[in-house]
Amino acid sequence: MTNDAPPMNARKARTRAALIAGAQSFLAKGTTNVSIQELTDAAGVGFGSFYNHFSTKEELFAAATQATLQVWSELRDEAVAGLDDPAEIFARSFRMTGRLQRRHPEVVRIVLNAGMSVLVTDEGLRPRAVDDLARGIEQGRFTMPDVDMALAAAGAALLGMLQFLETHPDADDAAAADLFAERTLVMLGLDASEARDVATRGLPPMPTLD
Amino acid sequence: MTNDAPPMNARKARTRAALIAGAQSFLAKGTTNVSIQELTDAAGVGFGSFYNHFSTKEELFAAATQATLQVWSELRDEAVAGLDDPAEIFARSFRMTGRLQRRHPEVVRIVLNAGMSVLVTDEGLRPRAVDDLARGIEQGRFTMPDVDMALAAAGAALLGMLQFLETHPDADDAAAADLFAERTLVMLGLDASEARDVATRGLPPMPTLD
DNA sequence: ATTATCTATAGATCTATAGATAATGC
DNA sequence: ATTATCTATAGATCTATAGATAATGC
Repeated sequence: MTNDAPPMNARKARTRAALIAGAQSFLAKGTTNVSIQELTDAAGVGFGSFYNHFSTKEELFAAATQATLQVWSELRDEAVAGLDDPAEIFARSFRMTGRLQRRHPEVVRIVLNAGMSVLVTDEGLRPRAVDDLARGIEQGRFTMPDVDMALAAAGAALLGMLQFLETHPDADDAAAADLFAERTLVMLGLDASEARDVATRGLPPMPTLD
Repeated sequence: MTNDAPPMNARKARTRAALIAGAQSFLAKGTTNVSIQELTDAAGVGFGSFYNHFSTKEELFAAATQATLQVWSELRDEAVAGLDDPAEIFARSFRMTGRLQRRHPEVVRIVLNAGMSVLVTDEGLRPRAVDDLARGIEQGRFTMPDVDMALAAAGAALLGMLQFLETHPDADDAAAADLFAERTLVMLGLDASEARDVATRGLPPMPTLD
């Protein structure tokens, strides 16, 4: 898949993972103006090791964002496995993402800090969302005039939900996520009762991260 | 208004404005990891002048973002002057912002790069949106259960529209903006025909920036 | 006379690499 | 034997300030 390079031994992979994890903690805080020294310190590795893996910090940050989106995509795939209706697939992944906020706020913060760019850059989530929205439009379930508008609207709504949850730590996450999902379906073109139905169906147990 | 400090003479104000304009061009590109030297070069002022106005570049960038949101808020105020219906006020400022994208993409890029944080940080737009949404909810025109959820949903939808326009330079900006506005009204609780009506009313001529 | 600007620079910080040490693979 | 790690450091870059020059205010 993402495997062009020769296989990496365990030690090297560990160092790389540590660098990425360290970088993610900075991304979650939104402070990317840090030195390579700070990055290697956060990772608990020697300064020089950095250059065995990356040649600039931008490269590391890109890899760290990518890794985050990768994890998120895999969670989504697991959550929607077996479903067929595009509206339900959309609703379920949306609702699961909302529930993720309380369990893994760091992941969500990285997504929030990446902002709208996740809709463009993403190797992981974007194609899935595009595929799902395109099918929904084709079937007449969503009435947005084209996929890209639907993607922008739906992606933005997702970030809005995450922003709300992030800034309202005491809110009922499930209720808020479900309401956002419902309203987003309405925005995409479902009628109100249909949207409510789709956004309140039973959910499988939340898949675990790490 | 934002006037605590003693009045600034014309020359000093000009230097400050140049620094802010320079910083805005970096914000629009999303590259904030630049030296103070680069910032003063972009502003066309001597390096040392920086410290007459700001003590860190973060401070300058904050002022530059703030200034952008300020301009945007003033445009909005001008655009909605005289309106009363919260739904119409919302729709008009939303639609005007979409049209702004083609005329002043730099402004919009700064907003996009600031991302969801404009919903929290903002001294300019946030209170206006909150006020408008609160009145709409009170009057039963919007059915979101609380203002903060409405703010997150509406603010995110706005960013989604801007992201769409930014990435689709050939799309019809007015049509896209109006459709996003309409669907956002539906998300907030208006029924479909009502939303369409509100989002297709005549607009005043676009106010000019600078 | 006062206040802001500019240029120049000392000292701090940061990057990229060299070379020595430790871990892995055969 | 090979490959990755670490520590140390030269050179580059960046920040903060001092002091000299220019603009503004009275």
